[in-house]
Amino acid sequence: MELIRIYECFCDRTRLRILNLLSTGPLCVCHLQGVLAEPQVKISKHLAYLRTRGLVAARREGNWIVYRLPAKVSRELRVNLACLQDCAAEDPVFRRDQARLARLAPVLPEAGACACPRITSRRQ
Amino acid sequence: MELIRIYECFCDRTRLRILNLLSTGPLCVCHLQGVLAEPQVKISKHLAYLRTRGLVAARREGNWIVYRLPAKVSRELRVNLACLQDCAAEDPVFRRDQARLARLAPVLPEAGACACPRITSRRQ
DNA sequence: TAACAATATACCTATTGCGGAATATAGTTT
DNA sequence: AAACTATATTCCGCAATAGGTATATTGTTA
Repeated sequence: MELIRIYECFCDRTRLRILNLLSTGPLCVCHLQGVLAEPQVKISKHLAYLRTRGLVAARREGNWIVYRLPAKVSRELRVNLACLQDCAAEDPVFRRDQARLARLAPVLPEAGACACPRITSRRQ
Repeated sequence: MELIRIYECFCDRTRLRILNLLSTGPLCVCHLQGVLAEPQVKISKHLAYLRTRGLVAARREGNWIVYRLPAKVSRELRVNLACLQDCAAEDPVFRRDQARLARLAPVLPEAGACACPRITSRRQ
């Protein structure tokens, strides 16, 4: 019953917002910070939560760490992520996040370096 | 973000099994006990959990209490229940539950009395 | 009304999750 | 090497959850 693990990951607002953003493509943590506007430690811990449960994958990119949805996902995860996207399309929170992301990162860090604006001031 | 409440309900194995069974139609608690083969208190508490969060509705029917999915559900709940059914169709646990239910209750308690076998011996 | 049957609730305990503050780690730049 | 930047981890306290035991509630039947 892998479903339980999926739904445990799904039942936190911050994690849902992260998954929604990652559905667009890979993102480094600073992008997530910029969009979510939550404390760094909070985001980092939720990313760790998702990582240990296989919902996201991470790779280092110099100073940054780029998170993405895993390349291969189970059928169960795939359909549930699709369902989440379906719901997200109508939810103001998710839509606002997507809009912020588009403004903040017109170019996503597909394979190269992270083009993050320095967000030191927003770090706390 | 009603989604959170839905996923909180979804992230327990017993609750998922209950929702899967109720997707077939209304059921009284003794049917659920017969199929799930879990202690009465456990089932009752999970039903209460689902009830207080609006995922199921209950009506008294003489000595029995019949649970069902609510008549009107939000779009979010509807698509997520559909997604759950999609996943359940391939999961051995859910399939076995459905098979047990079909054997135990060929006639569902649609509107009338609950045709429960006396399951006193199974009560613990 | 007394016994019974079906279900719910109260109480307890252990576990888990969440958030914050402080600190650690690992790369990079000077 | 030292300072810096980005991110992770540790430690803490608190709230929520899960499961069990015992008991209560509500309706039915004798």
